[in-house]
Formats: sequence, C-alpha cells, structure tokens
Amino acid sequence: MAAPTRTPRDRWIAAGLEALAEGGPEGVRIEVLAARLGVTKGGFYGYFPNRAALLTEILDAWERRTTDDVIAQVEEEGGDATAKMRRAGLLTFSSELLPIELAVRSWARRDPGVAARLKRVDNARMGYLRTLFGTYVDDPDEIEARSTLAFALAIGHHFMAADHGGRTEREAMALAGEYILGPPRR
Amino acid sequence: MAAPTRTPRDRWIAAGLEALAEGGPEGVRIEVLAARLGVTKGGFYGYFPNRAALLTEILDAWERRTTDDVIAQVEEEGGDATAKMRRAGLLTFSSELLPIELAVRSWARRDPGVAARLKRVDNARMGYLRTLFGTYVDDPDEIEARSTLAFALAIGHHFMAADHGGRTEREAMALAGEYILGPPRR
DNA sequence: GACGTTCTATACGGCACCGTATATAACTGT
DNA sequence: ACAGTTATATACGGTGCCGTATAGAACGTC
Repeated sequence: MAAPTRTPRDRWIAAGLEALAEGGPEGVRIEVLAARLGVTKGGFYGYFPNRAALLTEILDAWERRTTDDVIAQVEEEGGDATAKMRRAGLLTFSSELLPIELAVRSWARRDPGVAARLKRVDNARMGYLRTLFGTYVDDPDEIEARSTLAFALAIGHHFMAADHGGRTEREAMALAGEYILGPPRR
Repeated sequence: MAAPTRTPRDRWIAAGLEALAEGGPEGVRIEVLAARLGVTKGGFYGYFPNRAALLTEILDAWERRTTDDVIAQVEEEGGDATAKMRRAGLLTFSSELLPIELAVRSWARRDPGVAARLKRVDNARMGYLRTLFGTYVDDPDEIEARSTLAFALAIGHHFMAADHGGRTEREAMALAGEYILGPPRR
C-alpha cells in the first residue's frame, strides 16, 4: 500500500545523536544527516516540522537512554549498592553515551531548556550517589562533599587536558577515585 | 597622516573574546562583531586575513591572560603557598575569565590545536597544585589524587546542573573544597 | 496492470555569513 | 588647500544551510 520506509524516524534521531556527539548541536545539520544516511532531506520534513523538533527528540532519546535504560540494566544485574553504583557509572560513561553527555553539558550552558533537562538527570544521579555514600558515611556534610567530589571528578576529568606526572590518566583516576570512595575519616 | 583608528586590532580581539564567552567559537562571527562594534567588517580584513586568524589571536590573548597575567598578579601580592593558591583560583575563575575558559574547554574536545593549548595551560596549573599540596602532604600518590580532585572539582562543578539538597552551591563547594584541601589523613 | 498511498528526489527562494574589490570619508604633513 | 595615507562603507559573488512545493518512484490492493 506504500513505498518501503527506507529512513524511518528513528534513523534520523540515531544519526542526530551521532552528529551531536561529534560536533555538538551546531553539528546537527539536516542536509548533512541526510547525506550521511544516503538520502536527501526530502523525507525528513515528513517526520519533523523543523530542525528544532529533531533536536528536542534527540534530547528525549538521550535522556531516556541515560536514565531509564541505565537503571533498568543496573537493576536487572542486581548486586549490592557499590556494585550497582559501579555498573551505573560504567554504563553512563560508556564510549557510546559519554560524548553525547559532554556535548549536552556544554550545550546546557547556552540553552535554558537543555539546562533544565540536565538538571533533572543530574539530580537523579546525585540522589543515587548520596544514597550510596549514606550506607557507610554518617555525617551529612561529608556525604554531600563526597558525592559532589565524585560527580565532579567523573565529569570534570573529561574536560581536563593535563597529564599526570608519569602516571596514566587511568592510574590518576584510580587514585582520586579511591581517595573519595574510601572508608570514612572520622 | 591618516584617518583615526576607530577600531584597532585589540578591539576586534576583545569583542571576539566576549562572543566566544557567550556563544562558543561558533558565536564568533565577523559581521556580528562588526555590528556590535558599531562598524562594518570593512576594517577587519585590514588586520586579519580571515576568521581563523582572529580565532587564533583570541586564544593567544586568553592564554596570556589566564597564565602569565594571573601569575604576575599572584606573585605581586605575595603571601604563603596557600594564599597564592587561593588567589590564583579566584583570578582564574573570575567572572571575566571563567566563561571563556569553559568555552575553550568544550572547544578543545573538537579541535586538536585548541586541545594542545589547553594541555599546556592545564599542565602548568596542575604543576602548581602539586607543589602546593607537596608542602603538607608526603605521599606522592595522595598528592596526585588531591590535585586531580581539586582541579576536577574546580572545573567540573561548572558543568554540573544538580542541586545540593537544601544547601547552596556555594556551601556544597565549600564542603567539598575543605574535604580535599584539609590536613593529611595518615 | 491501473489505483491510491507513501516515501523520496529535485528545484526553489531565502537567510546568514565569508572574503574580495572598490569607493568614500577622515585626517595629517606640507 | 592639497596630496597622500589610512580606516571604514558599500556592493558583490559564493557557500551552506533551512524550509516549502512539487514531481516522480516504489509498492500493496483490487
């Protein structure tokens, strides 16, 4: 009853996510995506009213993947709080999701809508962190300090360009991670 | 002997720095800068061969300000290591320099030349941090851990969107800072 | 195999910006 | 005043992209 859909909605969004990861929101150009999909933009405007709508759906897709999908996978695996934590971190900062995450974070500094989204996501993650630290740290101030540091480390080191004096970045991160996750001081 | 230079080189660079702070490198558009300077782009191409040259000089200016200028000001004030440290941090993350810094950091993820510059700057800063921590921490691993965490916190928290459970961001940062700068554990 | 339906290609007008070429204005030393 | 010099304005062609309008191609149904 119709021509076969060569390039459905999802493919545009997937291509958009890739472009976002590589070039930020400015890199998401409809004609460029079309070329990459081996298609012209003809079909695009059947699914989306305009470029802004695509960007919104790209963010929707990312938000879902980096929250619900991650949680679902983590809960499926099970394990204690620390194990879940580690797993959530690995999934969230996987090579697939990380570049998108960093692009969104930069984008949020210039777009209030994106900032609001990111706030939702970050608050959920910080809540998770506080819960975890709460299982072996009593002082609420220390819980907040450690959660903030852990989060800032996880995000911040991707924006840092420094070497680590003979150590690999991996080693330095392990040292810093241990320092912040270690047993309570007091 | 000539018409008065209404818009010298430096003004183009200054306007470029502002535009970079507000909109990233994509926001540095010659015709837009000209309009903001109340001028057309006519004069621009007398000073710069093209847009790329302006971007390079913008980075030059930023690099100088955020390294040499900061160091000079810090050294002029004097004081002990901790005082110098604090002062350097305040200057580096001043409301004037901070937005540029964050824009450059995002930019560096997509441009190898910018990444190389940022690496120079970050290495200098990390060296400074290690020296400071070295004055009251002995274990080299702990020095590296603390330096990495302090740096990641300083940068990372500007890319975070989370609230801090009743606390202001300032309070949370103070807690985290104290935790990482405090006396040695062992 | 003609039909309507759905996806895609093509062609277009418009906008924002780049970089060049050329003209005009503003000033200074003589 | 005038010429020489320099900063700026204006006008232009080119590019990359957006969004629309329209035509054609591919397919299931009858």
